[in-house]
Amino acid sequence: MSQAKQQLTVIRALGEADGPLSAKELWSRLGGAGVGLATVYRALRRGVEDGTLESVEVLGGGVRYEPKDREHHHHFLCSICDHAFDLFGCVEGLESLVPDGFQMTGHEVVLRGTCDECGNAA
Amino acid sequence: MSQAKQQLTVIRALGEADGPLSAKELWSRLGGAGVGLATVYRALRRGVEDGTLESVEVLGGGVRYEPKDREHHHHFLCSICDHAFDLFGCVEGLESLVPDGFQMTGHEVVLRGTCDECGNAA
DNA sequence: CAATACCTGAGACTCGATTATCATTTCTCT
DNA sequence: AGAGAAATGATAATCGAGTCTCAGGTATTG
Repeated sequence: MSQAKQQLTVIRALGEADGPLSAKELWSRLGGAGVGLATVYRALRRGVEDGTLESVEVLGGGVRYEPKDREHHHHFLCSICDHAFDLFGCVEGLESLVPDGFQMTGHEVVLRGTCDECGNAA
Repeated sequence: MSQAKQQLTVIRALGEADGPLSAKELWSRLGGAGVGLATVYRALRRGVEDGTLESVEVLGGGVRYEPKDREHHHHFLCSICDHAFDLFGCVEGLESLVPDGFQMTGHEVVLRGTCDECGNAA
């Protein structure tokens, strides 16, 4: 019973999202009113501390959070709605970019452009 | 003659760097004293405005700047010294990651790890 | 129901990054 | 050299993200 009501609400909303969300995005999805911003931050912090959540930085949009159990993936950042979407799959040839003497431990790929919705609305 | 002395100093230092620099990094490279932080920010802002500089975000390190005339490239972020290095070359298969209906206009790739110097110092 | 421990929301507060202000200094032009 | 415009450095002001505080609210146990 270490999880409380509002905290679960926050975690659940994050799990249902189609991409990582920032604290503010998450907060507004929860209605703004009803759940305090402080609680959102608290839930996120605890989630990261206990390993269920992970904070990711998607270029151009600050820190966002997503459940840590997702498989390796990358993100697509819509330049119009500024929302980050999860992508599936990865790319080849990263090793060849690493300079001599450098050790690569991880990588990030971010695609930019317009999402389905924004592209059609234009 | 629209460029002034200190502004050129800033732009030049950026051009000689082996990767994008943040305002603070740039400032400390210039000796801290001698050039005011405000001047660094001013030079960067003007550079971006007139198109000679470009601001880029490399995960985990806030905004950095680099000359806009560089060819397409990506970055390597050392997790120890937190410095960003330019990489050469690119990767294949990005298009296959784009979901139906999405339009990709650009992409970013950031590799993480330890640079030559930090790796050896360990 | 009472005691206790944890949760909450609202707003004050902190901290770092960037910008604005202002008195000087440096150019530019004549 | 002299006037006016632009540039500069130090520092104050601003802004946003995230944290802390505190006065309730809730759940749990006995």
